Amino acid sequence: MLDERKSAILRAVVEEYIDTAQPVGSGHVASAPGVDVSSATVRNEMAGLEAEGYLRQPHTSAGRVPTEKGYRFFVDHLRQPRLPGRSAEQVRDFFARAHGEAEQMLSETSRLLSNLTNLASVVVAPGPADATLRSIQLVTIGATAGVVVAVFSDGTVEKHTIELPEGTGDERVAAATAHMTAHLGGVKLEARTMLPATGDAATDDLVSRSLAALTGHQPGDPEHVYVEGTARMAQAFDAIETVRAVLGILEQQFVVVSLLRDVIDRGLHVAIGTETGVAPLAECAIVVAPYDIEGMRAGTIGVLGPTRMNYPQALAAVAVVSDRLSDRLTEG
Amino acid sequence: MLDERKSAILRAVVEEYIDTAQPVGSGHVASAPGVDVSSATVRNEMAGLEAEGYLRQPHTSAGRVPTEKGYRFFVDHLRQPRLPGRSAEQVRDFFARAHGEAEQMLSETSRLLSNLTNLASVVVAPGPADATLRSIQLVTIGATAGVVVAVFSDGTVEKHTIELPEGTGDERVAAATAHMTAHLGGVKLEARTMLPATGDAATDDLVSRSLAALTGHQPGDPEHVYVEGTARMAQAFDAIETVRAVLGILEQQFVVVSLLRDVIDRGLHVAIGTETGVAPLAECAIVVAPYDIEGMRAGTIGVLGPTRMNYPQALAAVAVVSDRLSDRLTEG
DNA sequence: GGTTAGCACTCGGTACACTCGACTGCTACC
DNA sequence: GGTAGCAGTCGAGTGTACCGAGTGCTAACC
Repeated sequence: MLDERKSAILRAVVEEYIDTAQPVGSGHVASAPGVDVSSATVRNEMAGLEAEGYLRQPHTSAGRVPTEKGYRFFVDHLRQPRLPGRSAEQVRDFFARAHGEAEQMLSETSRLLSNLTNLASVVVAPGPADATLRSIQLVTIGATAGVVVAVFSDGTVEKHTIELPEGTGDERVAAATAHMTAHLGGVKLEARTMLPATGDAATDDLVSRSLAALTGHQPGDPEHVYVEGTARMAQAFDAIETVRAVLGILEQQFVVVSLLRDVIDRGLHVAIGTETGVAPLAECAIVVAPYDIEGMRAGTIGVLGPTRMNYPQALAAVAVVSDRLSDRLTEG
Repeated sequence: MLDERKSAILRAVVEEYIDTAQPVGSGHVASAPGVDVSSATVRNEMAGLEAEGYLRQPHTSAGRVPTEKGYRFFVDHLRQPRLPGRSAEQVRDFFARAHGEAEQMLSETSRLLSNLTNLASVVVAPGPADATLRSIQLVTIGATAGVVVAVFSDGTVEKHTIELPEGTGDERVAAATAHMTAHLGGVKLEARTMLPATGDAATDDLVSRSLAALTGHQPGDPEHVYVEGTARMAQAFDAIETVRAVLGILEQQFVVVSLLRDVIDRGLHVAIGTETGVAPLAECAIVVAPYDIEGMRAGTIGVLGPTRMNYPQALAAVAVVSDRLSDRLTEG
């Protein structure tokens, strides 16, 4: 563990580096608030911090730069950050004005997060909700195609196209709809949901096709994810190589989703550099938080930026937005 | 107009520059196929081309680089390009395998385009289809909320949340659904669609709220647009400034959509640099094509890249994909 | 007259030497 | 233990020289 002084020096280095993106020298640290020793003493301590792996020198005769371990210590010893007034207001305004479909709201929330933090943001939509069915309906489109439309108690609508057997009459379709409506109202859709037979084989076939379409997609379904502010990544790094790598990752929605989930599962709010487990993100950090609907873990929001991002700001923004979003989605 | 030789020289310059991204000198041009004169002659002609605005010199004693006018001439005098066998196969495979919801298909088509061309790609989803209604239904969610779900003859589903007046009973909701079903089957939804009164004021209120929700969104609705391959933009430019600017544009879906529409409206397939009408895209070009559903203009696809993109390849890819996509969406 | 070879010239890019300044580590002193 | 001072290191910036790719021009050539 670090003693009081070392930790103050480390904090000063991290804050200065976040601010300037330049290696910070003992002189700057000595003149930082909270550090009341001379630059020579700071140098001694910094040499220690480097030996312990919290700092490193890009080259001799340069200032120090935090390592992953240094950032980690910094965020772990952050006192609970508050969102600046202006931003808090922006969030309040946003959720006061916000209305309409959940999808649109999530997408706009992502944009909000990105604006608040000046980082790239990610909002993962709720997974297959365990909401109950309110309505289910089979509608024919052409001669051999139909659409199964299911409305859930949380207002979401699932839609799937299915093929209809040659010569399926409207009455069969109506029968299937009626059968499903009769048996599925208020029920939670599971992969193994089965319905009693109707006595008519063709109708039963329609019913099972419909259910298969609705439930079958779950294994490999690409969870909806709203990524915004990718352009800001280009501002955060000046090595174009890094920008390429990071953009490449952000385009692979699957990777993004499992990355966030993974971090949450490990009980973290912040993953720094290699902690993310994704090689191209070695120079990035992410800050995440789950959001709830009616007290149930629903989805995840997060921001992605360089390891030298403004952690206090990012943590505060993500926390506040996930709170407000939970409230908003819970009250409907 | 340019004579045969000048146009051959211009073509050689453009092709070489697309390939190498380096200013091309008279020597290279002289040794290009189709140009059978000495480098000195080429120099004379190039001076002419520069005077006429087709080429420019980054600085004295450098090779020449095509201007917008040069690229324009190049694409206008391209003989109909064919897609290389490998890519054609890739497209065939894709559309053979493609299935499922239209949304997913469009998103994957965008990815395909990006892969084919190694450029950023854009697919604009069909606007509010003038498909006819197949089914319309009002479903209650909570005490004061409901969802209007409309299924159209092309298989698309529109969903809108509405507020229900305090104390709306299930029978009113059912009546409204029945009324709409009775009057709207096979009808095209317009902003001014009205239904005859039912005789019950509360039911009529529900009906008009539902219709308003379904039709009202059209003016400012953000058309769905699938952008892929933004990371490739970072590869195309080495000035990070440019990358930032272009990514910024690509994030503004509205701008992207109207850009494509505008180009199509002007009857163009290619817009180069300032022709795009968007300042930050001065170093970019776009190649677009509309796609149809049942012979009706439905949406637009396109690719975005640097002005020195591979035009023949991009044109071929966009043309083939829009054709196949039209076929696929038409047959359902 | 159009084409070409030859030549002088231009200018960006690279390599190199040099300086400057921001650091550090160390040592001696308080 | 803390600090001042100092020698040493190294990157960044600058000036100079050089090289080579490429040009424009002119004179010769077919």
